[in-house]
Amino acid sequence: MFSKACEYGIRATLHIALLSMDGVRVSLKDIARDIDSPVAFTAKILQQLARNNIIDSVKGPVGGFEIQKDKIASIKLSQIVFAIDGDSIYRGCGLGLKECNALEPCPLHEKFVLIRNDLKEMLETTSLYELTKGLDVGLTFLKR
Amino acid sequence: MFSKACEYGIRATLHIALLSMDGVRVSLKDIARDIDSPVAFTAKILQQLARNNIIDSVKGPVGGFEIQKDKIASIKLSQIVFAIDGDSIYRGCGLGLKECNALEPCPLHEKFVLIRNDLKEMLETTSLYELTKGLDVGLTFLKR
DNA sequence: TTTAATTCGGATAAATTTATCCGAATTAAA
DNA sequence: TTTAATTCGGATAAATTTATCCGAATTAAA
Repeated sequence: MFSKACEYGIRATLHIALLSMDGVRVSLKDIARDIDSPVAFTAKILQQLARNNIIDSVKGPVGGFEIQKDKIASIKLSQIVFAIDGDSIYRGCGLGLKECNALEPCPLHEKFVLIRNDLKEMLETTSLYELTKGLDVGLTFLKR
Repeated sequence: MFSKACEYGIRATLHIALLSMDGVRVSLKDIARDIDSPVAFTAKILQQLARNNIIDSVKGPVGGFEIQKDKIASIKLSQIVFAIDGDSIYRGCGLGLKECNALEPCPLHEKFVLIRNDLKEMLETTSLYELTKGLDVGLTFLKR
């Protein structure tokens, strides 16, 4: 569904959001440990998210990553997915045709758009804050 | 969503099904041309589908691939996807956790299973025959 | 029996994704 | 001013997926 990079990106962002709610900044090393992801690869992904203004990075000792508190409720999963995987989830044809639309569809087109629209809707309406709540009370996990 | 191999697999199978309805057998070369897929790679995929008894292969001149007429209505997309991509679509965690279930879920688990169950349902209820109808009347396409 | 058209199957190669390495730049604290 | 902890960014490497190559096996027709 999502690329590995995107999976790590979502998990990392949720972890940063959770700590940012308490005003705590977290380092790359700690993030990778806490979400069980490869350190250097995670670094690339965080850079990408920082460039897209989804998270903030701070250099130097005591540096790390954080998210502005007032943005946590407004950042949606779709922004992370788009920053890392691009619009492939929205655009591409389910059967891999170069072009595929309602006028000249692949055989699966109609059934496919229904499901993809649900996915799109879910990503666009789910905020970091919403997903953070379960983590906060120990009901959900970013590592297993 | 699906791997490239699976996309080619579905397209090839639908093309074979369409011709098999008229009792016509089709060669690898023709399939690759008609669905615009790489010949040798498509060969591997068709072998896999033949081993899984989804399609029949016939060697020698006048050989090729076909599907028993009476199976076309009962073969579901899910069988093709499972033969090629395995159960990854059904099992894996949306955020890539090694394990993820209702008891110890990732933050996205509940929202994810909803969408994935829709996808599963769609794949399990959509038959080759159903998708063949649009192709037959030129309403849908396997190549663009 | 011979020929030629096809699928089969194993060995590779190319492309993409995932992951690592390491020096440079930054910056807080001693 | 120096030190050390951190992110940044470019160059690679490893793993996986996608794709190609080619001889062997099969088999219908001449």
